[in-house]
Amino acid sequence: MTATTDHWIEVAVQTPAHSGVGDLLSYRSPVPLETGSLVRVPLGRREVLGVVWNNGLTAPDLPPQALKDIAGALEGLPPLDGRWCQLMAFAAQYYQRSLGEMALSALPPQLRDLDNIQLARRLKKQTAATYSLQIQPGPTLSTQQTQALQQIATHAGPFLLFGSTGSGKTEVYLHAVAQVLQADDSAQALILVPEINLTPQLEARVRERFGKDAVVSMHSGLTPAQRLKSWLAAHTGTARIVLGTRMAVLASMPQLQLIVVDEEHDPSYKQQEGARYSARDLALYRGQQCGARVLLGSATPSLESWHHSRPADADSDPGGRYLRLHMPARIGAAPLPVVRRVDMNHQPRRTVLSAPLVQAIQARVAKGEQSMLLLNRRGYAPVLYCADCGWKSECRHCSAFRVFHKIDRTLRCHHCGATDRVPRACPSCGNADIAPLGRGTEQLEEQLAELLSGVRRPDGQPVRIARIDADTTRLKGALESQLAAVHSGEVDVLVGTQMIAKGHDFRRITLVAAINPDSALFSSDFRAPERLFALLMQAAGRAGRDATQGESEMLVQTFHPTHPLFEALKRHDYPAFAASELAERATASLPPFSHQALLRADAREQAVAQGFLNAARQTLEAWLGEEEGGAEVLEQVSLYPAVPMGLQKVADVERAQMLLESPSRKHLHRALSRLQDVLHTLRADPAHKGLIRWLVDVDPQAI
DNA sequence: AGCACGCCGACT
DNA sequence: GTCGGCGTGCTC
Repeated sequence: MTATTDHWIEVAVQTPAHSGVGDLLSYRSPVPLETGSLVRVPLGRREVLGVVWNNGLTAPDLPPQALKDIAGALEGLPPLDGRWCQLMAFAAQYYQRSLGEMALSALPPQLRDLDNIQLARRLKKQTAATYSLQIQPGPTLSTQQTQALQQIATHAGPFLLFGSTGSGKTEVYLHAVAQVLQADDSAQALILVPEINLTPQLEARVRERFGKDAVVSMHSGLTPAQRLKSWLAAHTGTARIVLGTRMAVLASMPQLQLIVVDEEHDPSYKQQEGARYSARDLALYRGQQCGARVLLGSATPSLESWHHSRPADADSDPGGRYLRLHMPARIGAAPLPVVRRVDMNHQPRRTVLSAPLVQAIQARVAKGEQSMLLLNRRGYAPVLYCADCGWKSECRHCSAFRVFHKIDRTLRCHHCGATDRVPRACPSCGNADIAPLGRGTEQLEEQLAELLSGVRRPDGQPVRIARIDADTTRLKGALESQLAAVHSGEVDVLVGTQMIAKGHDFRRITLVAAINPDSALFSSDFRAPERLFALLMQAAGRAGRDATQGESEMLVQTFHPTHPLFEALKRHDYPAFAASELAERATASLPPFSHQALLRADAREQAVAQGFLNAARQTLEAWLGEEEGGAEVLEQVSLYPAVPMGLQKVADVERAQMLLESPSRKHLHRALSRLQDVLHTLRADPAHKGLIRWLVDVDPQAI
């Protein structure tokens, strides 16, 4: 053994949190390697990519013969910097995942299977490429935009840019980026968007403003080769701007000085599998950690961000940590549409499209204007029902109904995908008269066609109706082509799920209608009203961006026309809505006045899943009760009993969850990290045989 | 999570 | 006689 020339290194590799394998594995290397270097190491029978985490100043507590040699280092690649490693360490700890899992998920997958020769070729191409920044002047700014930018230039932030649709938030982002990039010719900026395919307009605008070579995009729609290319450009600093979805917040950007989070309230910033991180929250951490400014923007901010940006008041509230920048005025756009509530109590029973709505649509069609109808249910009807015996179209594998799709006469489960032909008669009693219950976008489209069959466009043609939802956009490029049809005016009435409310500017739409928004008012999910308000405000903002006559209108069909949410919507008054929601959250000690985490368990049987969770809770209580400082944690953290999940069974897997809640993030995290040990101990107990997996969701979006 | 090894049913 | 089902166990 030539111990004098060998070096111990510790390496983060992709090991799942509950695999029992430690976070960092020790290896031997013939050369010293810096933290942040990438290496290939043998793991079991395979060879995996890993990140060197520290160059083993202390010898590992394993017998030397147990250590393997690294397979090789990725040469020519500058090591990931300390700040990036710190970000990964924070995220792994915060979201309760292994370091290796966090770090490896942040790296482009193709890096795993490149040899040094291929990598050298890529790097050479990288440095040869010209990423020239050429900033084009933007339009003249309004007073409120100029003021916002002055604040951004003179304060440290973070900032919440609260501006209604059409107030020019994007222009503020672009100017803020330009300021930062001009002041320092190596500075980098990161722009996060909820979903890139919904914001092609923004991407085009960024490339046009800064030169297409200075900008790279990062999202899951890229090919592996494109992703690697973007990542290398960001990592080596040649890309000055990274535009991407939530994954981009994990990119290596050594000169990062500004992070923009557009539509910061959007739920898609929260990853829903693997390491369940919030890109918005990590952006805030990252900004603070590397001294980058963070600019959150929204017309309907998350209640968390709204609360954290509250101004100081006379009652000795020092205010929130963020600086709120308000841009109330719409620039060069018509006023927001008039909101009209249609009281469905005064409509005939089972009405889908109320008389006022039909009249409003007819009037638009006659004038050659467009209408957009929102219904958050795809398919024809959410359930098929036998009035004789009470049979419903339940899914065999999930605790959900299968949805009736009339187009191909199928019953489809939207959770596990199980699909069958619609039975001719009730499978239970043979009754031939089985009927759809409730309505989805397919049915809406059908009924609309009937109701508007006599209506003509100004050119004498019959009405054209289009439906856009997950079913009509399954094929690649389908969404784009359907949107193009709307933009070109081929479509008179657009029917769709919430996907049509996001991101697109439909300049000729002057009528927006919410068909059946009431379920969110009384949902068990305390965030449902917040999401509904954001969706409706966003939809309202889609209408008549170019309308000059000020005729645009939003109709809300509801059985609760005096509900405060709709009152606030009518006034386009987000602050009032937020104030009343926050007051309720404060009373109920819900976020942002408390912090939550969920522990979920999956098993073949519900009792096993719940048994495991309850055992975890009891063991955690027992352990904390005995250790120093544990009593305080128990006092601060509420541990709730295990309950079945809202969707109890999916694809024959029973799911249960347990809520942990605390006003103190510190104590919640202490409980969570102790819980990790509890889970590993319990897993081995034969009492919990049949457990498939568990997962921890910190700051869950829904409970 | 991979990827092995390991012990029991229908196929060239 | 083999190919292959997924149950259990290990990875510095």
